[in-house]
Amino acid sequence: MIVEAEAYGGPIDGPWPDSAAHSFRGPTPRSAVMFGPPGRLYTYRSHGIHVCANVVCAEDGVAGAVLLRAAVIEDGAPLAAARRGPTVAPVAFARGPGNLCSALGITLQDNGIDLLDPHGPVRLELGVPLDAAEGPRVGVSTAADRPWRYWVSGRPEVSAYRRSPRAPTPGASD
DNA sequence: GGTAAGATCAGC
DNA sequence: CTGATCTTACCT
Repeated sequence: MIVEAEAYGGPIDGPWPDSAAHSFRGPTPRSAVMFGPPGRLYTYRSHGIHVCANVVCAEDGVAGAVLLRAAVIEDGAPLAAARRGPTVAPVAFARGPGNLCSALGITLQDNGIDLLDPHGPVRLELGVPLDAAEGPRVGVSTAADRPWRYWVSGRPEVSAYRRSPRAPTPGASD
């Protein structure tokens, strides 16, 4: 169950100009999936170490995606534990975008797959609407104050907020 | 062809 | 606060 996510937009001339998005400067080999049809998985390598996963949300041809930042592991906890290591508490199995992919076994190989395909290796199901809080996104050095991070209040699985050390003074305009 | 920064995380 | 670790995108 996803309990934390962040929205990312696209190029300057699109509906959601977003300098913090990989798609900001137009399609590239890495960000191509963000410009494709919705319901697909966009994965990328972060800081040379981790894998992060997004759900493409905008119509085909328009860049827009949601980064999955934290989740509750409702089933398969032993497998998640094996993937995360013996020192990690269950509440932290999928806390943070890199950890989430680690716990779920999502890799760069999964980039571009259809999350709505019932036979696919990674699938997404719509759940009940949850009451979400909103605030600035984590780790981005531009558009740092845009409140495009959403999380379920009070959930211990939600990751801690960390502003990028490279981000300008809080309150500065985009 | 070189290089700096990065949608992160864990350990000190 | 810092190091790990490597890909991407931008610069020349």
